[in-house]
Amino acid sequence: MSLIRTINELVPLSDEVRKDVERLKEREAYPKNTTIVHSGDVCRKLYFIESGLVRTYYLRDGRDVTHSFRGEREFTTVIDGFYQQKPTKYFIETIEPCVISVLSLESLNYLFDKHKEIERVGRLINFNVMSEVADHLYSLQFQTAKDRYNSLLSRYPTILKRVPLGMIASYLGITQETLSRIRSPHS
Amino acid sequence: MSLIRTINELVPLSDEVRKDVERLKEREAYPKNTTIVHSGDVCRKLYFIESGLVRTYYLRDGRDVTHSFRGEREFTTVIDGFYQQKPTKYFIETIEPCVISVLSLESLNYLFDKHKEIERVGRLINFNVMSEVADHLYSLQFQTAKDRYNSLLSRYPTILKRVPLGMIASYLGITQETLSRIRSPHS
DNA sequence: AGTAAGAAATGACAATGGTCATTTTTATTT
DNA sequence: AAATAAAAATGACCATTGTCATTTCTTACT
Repeated sequence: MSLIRTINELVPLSDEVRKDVERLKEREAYPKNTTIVHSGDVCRKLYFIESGLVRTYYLRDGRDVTHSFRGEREFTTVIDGFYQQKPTKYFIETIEPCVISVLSLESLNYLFDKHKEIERVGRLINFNVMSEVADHLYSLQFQTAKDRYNSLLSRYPTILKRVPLGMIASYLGITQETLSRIRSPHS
Repeated sequence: MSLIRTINELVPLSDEVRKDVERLKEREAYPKNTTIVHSGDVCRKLYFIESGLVRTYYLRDGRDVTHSFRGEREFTTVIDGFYQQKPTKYFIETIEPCVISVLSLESLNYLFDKHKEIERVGRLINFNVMSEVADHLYSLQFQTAKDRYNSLLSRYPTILKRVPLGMIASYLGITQETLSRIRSPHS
């Protein structure tokens, strides 16, 4: 229901469309620390997180670097290979137990073809994802690590209690030690 | 014609839609080094570059930092305020004389409402922009400056002849001096 | 509650990349 | 073609951040 409700906030849906989405959507549950997409996989699913927290990361010579966090009522998938159906560079893992609604690419394409409203939903979701990524890029290009840390906190106020610092540090583009220093009261 | 042709490659258009787009599109020409969007402006236009080269940048305590380059057959607008119609943080300037096709947000919204095909075009363009930005973010997060430099060159092979190094360096997230050292044969 | 394991903080040192100044190269104008 | 201006390269020095090692703090488990 929450997926429908979220979509409905973007574009009001007729009953017919709503039923079609409901019919095609699947539901998955994962325990904590489960890798749901592996680097090299061709990911065929768009994930909508009903509850829990998920992290996308990249392995750069042995170290993992966080690409993004996604929580309740947010979408996620592999940004570099979902629509094109090519192997991704990223991993996606749960950081907390998750309940996730899933739409396959085939279902999506069917919905896009059939319903103009869903075409619009797709446009708006793509736009929102683009804005997310653009904000992240902006913060990496133009802000200091400390500013980025504060931005992250205001976007996800609970993140400190949910995620170890190292994952946050790599998201910010710094090491855990530097983040630790930024956080310390002496500056 | 080039705008229509580019759109038509994304989604084949009926004559009716084609005429509608043609009717609403405007054409602008700018000389070199013209600022077409200022930071603080509310930008009401989507630009399609027919010929020339354009740069988006951000002023960070007095220094300008390149956010992106866009050339022939590419779209550009302010990524942070076009759809929401809020003041942008960015500047857009021509680096070469440009001929640009323009669609206003009102025209776009009209086209989105009226034609399902254009809704799809919007979805696909948003996706393409998202992919661009995601690639850029990826390169900043996960690649070395040298790798980023090489990626940029393979994407825009002619860029070195068209843009001063300083603008490229800031795009890569380094200073002009460091870029100069990266380029030198000794490493 | 006590212990062990994991996470975070801190210190010392090194390396990378930035800043500023200067020189060399390339492009532009008359 | 010479003169001037702009861009790029180079060198010396410094600051910021990373690395590695160690200590302190927090959390989970029996």
